[in-house]
Amino acid sequence: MEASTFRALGEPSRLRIVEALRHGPASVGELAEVLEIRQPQVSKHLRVLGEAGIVVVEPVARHRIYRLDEEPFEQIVHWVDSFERLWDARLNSLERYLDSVRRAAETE
Amino acid sequence: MEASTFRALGEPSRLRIVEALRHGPASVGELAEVLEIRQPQVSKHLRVLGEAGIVVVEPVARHRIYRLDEEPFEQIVHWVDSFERLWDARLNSLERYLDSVRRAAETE
DNA sequence: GCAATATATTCCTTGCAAGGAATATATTGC
DNA sequence: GCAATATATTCCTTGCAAGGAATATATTGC
Repeated sequence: MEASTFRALGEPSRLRIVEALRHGPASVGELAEVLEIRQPQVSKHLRVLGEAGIVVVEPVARHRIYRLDEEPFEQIVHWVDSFERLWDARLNSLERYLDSVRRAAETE
Repeated sequence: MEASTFRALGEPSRLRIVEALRHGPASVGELAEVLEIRQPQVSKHLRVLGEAGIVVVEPVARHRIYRLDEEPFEQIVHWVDSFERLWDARLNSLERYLDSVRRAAETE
């Protein structure tokens, strides 16, 4: 899992942009208006999101329509799933906890 | 969804710490040794992760055992799921795309 | 209480990331 | 080609976040 994906989502304005794009593609101007963020900042945030692979652009006349790419979202789900599978595999958390206590005791 | 959760995961060393904790709880020293990060940095990163609710601590003798809290991971899954549900609800992406083109055309 | 061990915190420096303002670039209709 | 519109980029400033080094704090066994 790339930290850059999370980093891109870890900025409040960018997270708002992503959540706005949840409902469908939008142009830079639309996002700026809806979210009340100045146009240059929207463009800059979209650049970061694009570099992280979260959005893709398609030019339409003078507009540039941005939309979410599903791939990073699938990656995130897989990543979290791999955690939960492990958690489920070890039947209870007490077992794992005792492991770590055991290891800690070894250095006493 | 809190941007701070993603921000905490958006730093490479912290993401490595989280992935190390995937296999079970560990002490600060263990993490520092396994990941080859100096102890003070590990403590600082764990602080950030703790403030984001991603890890919890339990003191055991002189050690402090950190482990992942499942809640933020569940939040992330729910968040992404809410996206994919919307995507599925609108049968094809062409439909959404045309919406945005239509809106763009209105300002011409 | 003291030494040893494990961890957290503080202080410092440095680089990066975000916003603002201005401006450059691209596209369209004419 | 030019004006109008939409968007991207540049330059600047500022604050924050990360690492390093040193030190403080907590806990244990004795």
